Amino acid sequence: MEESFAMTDQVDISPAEWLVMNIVWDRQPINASEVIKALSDQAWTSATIRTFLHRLVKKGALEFEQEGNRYIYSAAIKRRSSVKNASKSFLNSVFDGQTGPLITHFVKSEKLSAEDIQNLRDLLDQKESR
Amino acid sequence: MEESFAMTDQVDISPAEWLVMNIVWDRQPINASEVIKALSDQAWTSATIRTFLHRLVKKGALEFEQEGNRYIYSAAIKRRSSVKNASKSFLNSVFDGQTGPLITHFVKSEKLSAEDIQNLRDLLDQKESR
DNA sequence: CGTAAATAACTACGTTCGTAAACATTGATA
DNA sequence: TATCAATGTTTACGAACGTAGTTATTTACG
Repeated sequence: MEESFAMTDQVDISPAEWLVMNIVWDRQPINASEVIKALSDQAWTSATIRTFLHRLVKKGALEFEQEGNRYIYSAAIKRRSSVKNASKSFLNSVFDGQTGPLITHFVKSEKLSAEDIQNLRDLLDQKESR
Repeated sequence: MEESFAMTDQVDISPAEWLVMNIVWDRQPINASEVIKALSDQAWTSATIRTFLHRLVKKGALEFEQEGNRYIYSAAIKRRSSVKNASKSFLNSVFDGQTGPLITHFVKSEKLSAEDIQNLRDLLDQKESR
């Protein structure tokens, strides 16, 4: 019989593609020109962004519905699992798998709002109490 | 007159190369066969690892001294700044620059020792008190 | 000293990435 | 309906990557 292997969607998303995916996850369903507008701060031509959309569909990260002459895109993979995958890879290569140092690094070097800090404290409490 | 631009060393290190760099930063000075041994858990042939060493020298991430017929490698760039660079890129692409969510993700999804947790609490305290 | 073993240098090769231009198709507008 | 503008499709192209084989050089050992 067949073994069903979904495991993780395991679509590799490149750094540039991440920016596109994040737009789509945030505002799906969304068409190409909206994505392009949302990414206007990046120094990309519209052609470049269309290439990314195309590749992401091909990779299975995005899907679309056709409406007239344009595509309406949505994510075909879960943000959660994609973030998890990318994070794991990053953790393993840059921090040699050590979460402690990683978190320390970000806490030290990046700005955190008072709210962020409180959230973190709460999280740590929960973490500990189980 | 000349403007001196050190800024960041800004050497791009690939995921695979990170594993090599971490070995070197941890035990420099170190020669190729030691690096190879240290990476024996990776499914790489020695030739592959030598290629990485070679490329890293070319990129300016490593330097070496010759000793007989072999090279003794050391890092030519600072671990701190390299980690900072890679982390910034990761933060920007995957977490859209938001440190809070990033930290939350890692705290939630990865194992932390009681010690890690205490360290973090202390860090947060310091962070807050300024 | 000759030969094997180690080591470094050079070459290779398919894939992914960033970056886009060119081309084709379709819908809108005059 | 003819043409322009928008949108998607195809093609391009060099650099980087993962992965490693081949060749040249050097040292060590018998």
